[in-house]
Amino acid sequence: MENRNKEIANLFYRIADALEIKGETGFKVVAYQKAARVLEDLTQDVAELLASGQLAEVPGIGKGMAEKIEEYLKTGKIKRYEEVMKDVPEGLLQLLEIPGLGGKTIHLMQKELKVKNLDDLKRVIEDGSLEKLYGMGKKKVENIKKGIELFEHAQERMPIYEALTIAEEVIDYLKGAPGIKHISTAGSLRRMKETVGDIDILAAGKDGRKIIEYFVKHPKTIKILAEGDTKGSILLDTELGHRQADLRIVEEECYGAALQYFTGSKAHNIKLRGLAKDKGLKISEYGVFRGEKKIAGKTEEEVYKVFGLPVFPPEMREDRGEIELALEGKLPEIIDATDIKGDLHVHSNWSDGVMTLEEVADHGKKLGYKYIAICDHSQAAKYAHGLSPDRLKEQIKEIDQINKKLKELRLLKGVEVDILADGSIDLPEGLLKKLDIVVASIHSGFKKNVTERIIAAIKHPLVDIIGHPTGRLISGREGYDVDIDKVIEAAAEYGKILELNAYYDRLDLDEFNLKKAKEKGVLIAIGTDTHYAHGFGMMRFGVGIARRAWLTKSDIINTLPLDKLLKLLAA
DNA sequence: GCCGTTTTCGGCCCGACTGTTTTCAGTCG
Repeated sequence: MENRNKEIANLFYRIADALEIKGETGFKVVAYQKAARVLEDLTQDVAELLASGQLAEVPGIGKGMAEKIEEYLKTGKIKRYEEVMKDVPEGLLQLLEIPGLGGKTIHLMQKELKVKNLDDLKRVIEDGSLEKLYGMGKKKVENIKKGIELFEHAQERMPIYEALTIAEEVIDYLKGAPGIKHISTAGSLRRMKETVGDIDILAAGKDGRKIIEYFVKHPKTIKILAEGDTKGSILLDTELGHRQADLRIVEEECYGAALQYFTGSKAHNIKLRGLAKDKGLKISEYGVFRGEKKIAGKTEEEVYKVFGLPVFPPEMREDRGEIELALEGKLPEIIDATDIKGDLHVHSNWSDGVMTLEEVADHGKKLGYKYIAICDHSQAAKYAHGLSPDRLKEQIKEIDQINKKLKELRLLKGVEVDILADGSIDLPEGLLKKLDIVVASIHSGFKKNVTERIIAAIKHPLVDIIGHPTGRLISGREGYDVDIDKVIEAAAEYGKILELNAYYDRLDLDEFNLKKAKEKGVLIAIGTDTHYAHGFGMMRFGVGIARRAWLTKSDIINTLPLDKLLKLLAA
């Protein structure tokens, strides 16, 4: 069984929402939200923490939360939850998602107008009764109407690849703006979350108005949503649909403070502000202040230095213990893109890729790689022109030929072999022995004994790596019916490697499972799984997620030089 | 509800924007 952290986190989020609508003090709401977030981020099972008596030691989980967690694990219910939900109908919780509408107003509507859901809300807008409420007015109602509109047409979060592609194009364009000094992505985009809500860009410059004017004239703009002196917001017509991009302009003197602030995460910033308060300082997007005097703000380095902290990699800024560790001088040095020496999962036109082996090698050379593993599909993957044993033998010969001509780069002889319905491997052992690297993946039977099959593959003496271990697709597929914790344990036991598939829609293992794998001592291979030249660029997303999981160079096998990598794979 | 090398009670991040209750509350990021 998967652990129940997520279920409990969801209940806590709902309690927080319900309390907000009930008009409970904001600090309780925040406490529940924090506890929920902490549970989501936790790599240990709450049940284990409870059993070992360590639950209340988790920051954000106190006596009250620990009791509720225990109650849920024992009875499947939380009394407090049932209690608050009695007063707050399901339909009201949803209203919190409407931008511009908060707990106070919803509470008022419920109390005075018996509003229970979105339909009720629309009704009291239409019949004018909402406008007559104390504290309401024409403009407020108008804003709520706009909010409903936005809510009903809300875009889903976009994949990091899409957001970054658009952001970089916009940034490139903005470099031509008048008087622009610095420019960067911000928000969850800069923190490399696997999906991103908004495209946030921050820039420094003297004349904000002029820069914004230039920004809104971006050739792909189809609608200007806001255009001010310091902030602009446009809707872009991209190949992937209509997407919003926000730009903020600050003075050069506060660029560092603003970048720190707008990069977040919110939780990371709150913790930092707490530190400031302890020191009698104040920190905002304008800088760090002692009384009226600004003592830092030009660079992020300056801002963090005030607190004796290093500039955290954006990927680590999630309040997952990074600030505490850094204060002790124990912040781990996470992997950097420059540590990557090769790509360990690439397809060629021998199966369903489009590149010839020579083309793969050319791209590898351009990227400065020392090796690329050719891992075409095996015969069971009919849809992908999987290789029969004979064709794989031919491919091995050809790779040997090509390698003779290559100097700085080596093509590794590999395969992405199917794990069959009975857990066996789709190619004979004799042939697998001739390969440098064997990746085994599930490509069919997503619901059939997946855990057992993957563990069988892990036990196979010639399998090195399990490819995309959970099978999830960010844009929509749940993934296999797999107990990933058991897979991680088996990988640890048999000394096998798990893949971080860097393709943006997979990012599998995800950051949480990677963290678990690291804790169990499992090594990770990052592969792009690319089928075409452009896909080599996916490596950055793999590295980004690895950084979010705090993986270091020593956790990832494709940071090794060729000889050491081959030695490891042969062992 | 959580938390404590200034507190076991009394705090809990900061600033902008907006609209309305004309001096501040609600919402957001």
